[in-house]
Amino acid sequence: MSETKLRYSKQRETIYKVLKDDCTHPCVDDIYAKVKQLIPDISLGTVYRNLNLLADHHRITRLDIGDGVIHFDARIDPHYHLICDQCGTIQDIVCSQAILDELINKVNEQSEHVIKGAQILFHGTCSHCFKQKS
Amino acid sequence: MSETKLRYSKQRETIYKVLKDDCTHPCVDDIYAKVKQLIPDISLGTVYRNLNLLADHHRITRLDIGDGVIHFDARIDPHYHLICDQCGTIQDIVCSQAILDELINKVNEQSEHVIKGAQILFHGTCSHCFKQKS
DNA sequence: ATAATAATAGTAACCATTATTAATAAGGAG
DNA sequence: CTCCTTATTAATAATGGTTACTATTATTAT
Repeated sequence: MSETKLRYSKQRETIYKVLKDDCTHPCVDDIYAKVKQLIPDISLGTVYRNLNLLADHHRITRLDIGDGVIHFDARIDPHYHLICDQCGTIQDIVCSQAILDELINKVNEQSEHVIKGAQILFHGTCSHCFKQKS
Repeated sequence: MSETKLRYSKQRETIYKVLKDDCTHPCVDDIYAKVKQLIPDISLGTVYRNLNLLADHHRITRLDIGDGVIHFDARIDPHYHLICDQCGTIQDIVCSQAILDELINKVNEQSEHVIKGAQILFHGTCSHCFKQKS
């Protein structure tokens, strides 16, 4: 949305740093709690505004898994996610573009629509939980 | 959730009928507006409660496309959706299970996790809009 | 420094959804 | 059919995540 250049702010860079060091795909409240330890009087609205600004400027990505809150991810390279049915965590899924292109090509053959991309949310068991079961 | 048998109600069956005759994947407000023409004094809470009851009893399905509202669909057979980047409508995508299985198998080969299924939201141009462009 | 303006903290507003409550309707049992 | 229990309802208050507003402060170029 906002395409104006961002001016530096300690709050925004702290928010970005906290997110970059967190691989759990935290939601706003998680990030707010962590940033508050570094900047005790930061406002919740500042966290919301800056996460949205960072996402609009493609420095981070939004992740909606349908649980009623938006999650954020400092990884901006194309990747997908798995929600573990055992522990509920969100795990990164690396997946070659070729596999995705094949899916899209095949689905395009079966419909009149012109599909260009897909948003995929995998569900299953994460490696950590799977190892514990066996 | 609620696994008790549902008692008949005119409101619930009207809500179901309205949804079944609507292929636009309406949200609660859309459904509320249509049902209100048939039952003028129906309450918004009744629409919410019954859509959730119908979904819990697998007579309809919920659809979250990340636009801040929940959409509903009377189709309960496995299928996917496309959001048109031109007109914004949600279109049904029929797709053989084999294609999906192939995707999941290939992604499983590339990760330590055990993927069992996937929730896919396609984006592209719907057939109607694509024909108009050419 | 100064001026221009973006960013902030604090808080109120917003909006989709859920919960509460008192009244009503459904559907058995006697 | 009538009573009784319980689901359902309409109306509305409450909730929770998110965004908007406002006075003040911080950043950046001059």
